[in-house]
Amino acid sequence: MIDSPHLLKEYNLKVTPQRIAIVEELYDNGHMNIDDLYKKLLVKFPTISLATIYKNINAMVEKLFLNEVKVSNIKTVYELSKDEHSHIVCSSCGMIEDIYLDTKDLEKFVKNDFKILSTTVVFSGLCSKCSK
Amino acid sequence: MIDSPHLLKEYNLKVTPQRIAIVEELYDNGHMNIDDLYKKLLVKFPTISLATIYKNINAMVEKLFLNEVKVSNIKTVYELSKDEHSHIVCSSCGMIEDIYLDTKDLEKFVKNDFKILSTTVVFSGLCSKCSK
DNA sequence: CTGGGTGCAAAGTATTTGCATGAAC
DNA sequence: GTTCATGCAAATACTTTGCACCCAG
Repeated sequence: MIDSPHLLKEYNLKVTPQRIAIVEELYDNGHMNIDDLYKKLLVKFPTISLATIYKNINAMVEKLFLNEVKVSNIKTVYELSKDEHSHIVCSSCGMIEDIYLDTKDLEKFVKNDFKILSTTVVFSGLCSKCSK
Repeated sequence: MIDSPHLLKEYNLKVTPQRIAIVEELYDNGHMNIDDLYKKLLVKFPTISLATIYKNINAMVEKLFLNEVKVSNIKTVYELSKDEHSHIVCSSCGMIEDIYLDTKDLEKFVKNDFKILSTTVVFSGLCSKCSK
C-alpha cells in the first residue's frame, strides 16, 4: 500500500479523490501513458475528463512528484519519482522495467562546463516474450 | 559535403529534391525538429507541405536512415543514423550534442533474457551558456 | 470563506490520411 | 509505363485553455 494523501501533501498538491486514484494507479502499474490512465480512472470516476488528467499530471511533473519518460516507439509514460534510475524498454510490446545503475563512471566523459542534472539510460530491445 | 542521393539509394529511398534537402539540413544542423526543418525547407521549396516532411521523416526512420530522439523538455528531433551514441541535452535552451560512450559495461546489468538492441544515454542539465 | 480542482466544451497543436497530379526510375 | 512522392485539404490524435461550479483546507 501507499499513503497517497500524505505523499501529495509533501509535494504541495491538494488532496483530491482523483489525484489519489492517479497516484494509486501509478503505484500499482509502474508506468502508464495518459490513455491507459484515463481508461482506468473512468471505472472509478465515470465523469472524469482527460483535461483533469492532463492538468494533474502536468502539475505533478512540475512539482517533481512524477517523472515523465519519453522513449521512441512508445507513448510518453509517467511514473512516481524515485531515486534516479534507468529503463529497459521492449520496442515490440512496450513493456517498461526499471533498472538501477551507477552512472557515475559515464559522467566523467561529459565535459566539465556542462552541469549534469540527470543521467538516464534506455536499453531498447526485445523482452523475453517478444524475442521468441 | 555529403552525397545525399547515394545515401538515399542505399536505404532504398527514391531520390527527390525534397529528400535531398532534408538530408542536407540534417547533415548541416545535426538535430532538428519537424518545425525547424519545415521552416528551413520552405526557403528552397515554397510550396512544400508539412505532410511531405512527415511522410519522408517517417519513411526514413522506418528504413533506419534516420534516428528519432525523444527527450523530456524538448520537441522530438531527428538525426542521420550514425554509430550508436548518446546525447547531452540542455533543458534550458534545448541544445543537443552527441557523445560517444562505451556502454558495454552497463549492459552487463541487464538480465540475459532481454535482447538489447540499443543502449542510449541522455545527460540532461545546463550547458555552459545557460548555467551562468 | 477562499483558493484551487473538476468537468465540460472549445480551441490549439501535432500528426496522419486520401486523393489527384506529377516526378523518378 | 509503373511506381511512388508531392501537396493540398480533410481527418484524426494529442494537449491546453476558459469558465462555471464545487470541494479541500
